[in-house]
Amino acid sequence: MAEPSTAPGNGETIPAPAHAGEVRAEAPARIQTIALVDDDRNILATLSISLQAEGFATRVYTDGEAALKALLDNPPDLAIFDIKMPRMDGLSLLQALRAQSSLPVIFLTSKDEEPDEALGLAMGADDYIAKPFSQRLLVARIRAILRRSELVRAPIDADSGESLPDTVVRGRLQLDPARHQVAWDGTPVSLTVTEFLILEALAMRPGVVKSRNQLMDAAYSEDVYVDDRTIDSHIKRLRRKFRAVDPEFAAIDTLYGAGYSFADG
Amino acid sequence: MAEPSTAPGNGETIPAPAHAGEVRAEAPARIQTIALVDDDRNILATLSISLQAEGFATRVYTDGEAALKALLDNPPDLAIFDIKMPRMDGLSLLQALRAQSSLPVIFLTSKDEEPDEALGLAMGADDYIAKPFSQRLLVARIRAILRRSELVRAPIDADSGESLPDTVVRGRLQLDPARHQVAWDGTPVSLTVTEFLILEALAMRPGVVKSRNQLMDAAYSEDVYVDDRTIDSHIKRLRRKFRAVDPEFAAIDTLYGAGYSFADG
DNA sequence: TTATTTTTCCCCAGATTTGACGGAAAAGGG
DNA sequence: CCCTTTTCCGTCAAATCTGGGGAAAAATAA
Repeated sequence: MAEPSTAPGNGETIPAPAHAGEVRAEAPARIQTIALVDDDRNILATLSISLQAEGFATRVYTDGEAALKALLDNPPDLAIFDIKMPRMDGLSLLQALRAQSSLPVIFLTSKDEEPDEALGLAMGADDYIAKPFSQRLLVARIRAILRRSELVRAPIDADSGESLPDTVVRGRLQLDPARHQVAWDGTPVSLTVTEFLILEALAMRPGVVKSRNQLMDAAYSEDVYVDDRTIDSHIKRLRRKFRAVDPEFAAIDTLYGAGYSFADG
Repeated sequence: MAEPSTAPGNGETIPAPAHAGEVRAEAPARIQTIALVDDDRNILATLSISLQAEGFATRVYTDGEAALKALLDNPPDLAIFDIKMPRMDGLSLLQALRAQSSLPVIFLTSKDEEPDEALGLAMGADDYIAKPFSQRLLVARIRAILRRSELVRAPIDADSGESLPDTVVRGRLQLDPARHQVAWDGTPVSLTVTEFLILEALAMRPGVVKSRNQLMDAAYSEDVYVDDRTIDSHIKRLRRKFRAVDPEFAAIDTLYGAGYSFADG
């Protein structure tokens, strides 16, 4: 198996390539570093390449103790441990790490290790992923966790900062993302999760046409695909529920051949 | 492309049946191509047929090296590799491919393979599927991945970035791609998707003559060919719709023998 | 487990859109 | 001015899309 340029020894930081493979806008792109700890060098190499392609810098360790030291000394933004490792396994490593650090950690587990999940999470891992897994899933989890920890780290700036608008109002629609609650002219309408997500995607950008694919993206995780008509079904039920409250309801427009949109106020 | 068309069973592009099963939203039907790499011709044949039935075009390779070359030369929309293959196995193939391309890849794995070794390494792929799998599952995964890569390519919208150049104004014409909305002197004109795309192509470059072929490219994602007269028909409908709003409308010029253009403002 | 929701899929009838045709009209060339 | 080429326009049948009604499948709750 081809090895990465340098033998995956311990701790070299491999910068991400300049043109990160995937597009990610967000903040003024600071390259984030991820530490990988696993005894299998092939896995390390593959993971490393994948993550670099996604725009992360990586640091790899095959030895738990060495890793621990480095993680404390010069913490990355996130660490990924294999649960099973020879000298010092992932759980012990996490335990030792947690004594001094709150670094975000993702566990890798083999399929046949159900109980470890609970255990790992209880011990303070931020997430765990069962092998084998897709690159897509891993990257999604990583980004989710990094986003979360950034929010914590950069807490509610000024006092005024907490200004997350509780409810979004779009004409006669009131929508409360935090509570998953919706009302029309003040009358509450009870929606299922999927319905809510689709409505939210539409209502957040009134007038903008959302294709069925875009709505799927809003309502489902990235690795799920459902039939286009399924979106239609949800729209159907949304309309029905709103019509039950207001027979004249017509705020969800169909754009033949394009998708749906929420009527501008 | 430098086709290694000599190698039997390598690289024939098999067109999908005319009436593809799936619906397209934004731009009219572009048939997507999937490359299949596997040493087992039976599997290739079966997969190929299944996928064609779902409206994909397929390209099959039994040889890893030939596949690599073709994938780089003339990339499909997505590739599916069997992990185990004689000359160049799926893992090496992926690694080699990843060095130069971010083409979406799905791995096929056998159930009885060393779970940790092989599967752990499959992580550089975008997704993997364990054999045996249902056709339904495979197609769902494929669509999920294609949807995602389409979404990446298309939208700049994002939740936060309000910085969308919303409407394009060309003289008395206002045109809003995101909303699929068009107005003349402020009066809305309702267009179909095809009409919209053609008008957009013209209006984006006022005064520039667009040949019918160019307009076709704008309206049909490059795979579909229709009669020249059909463009005329769309122009006709466009003019009619605008004239309904402004009898003097004359912003779409005919360039005899060349094509059409949108009048400079 | 069984009972309820929720979600997905399928199918059809009715609308809408589309590509193509044919003849009339307009433009260009000599 | 005549003839040829190209475009315009009305029309129509075919293709495509949408709105629902359900039923089957999954997910949740009890």
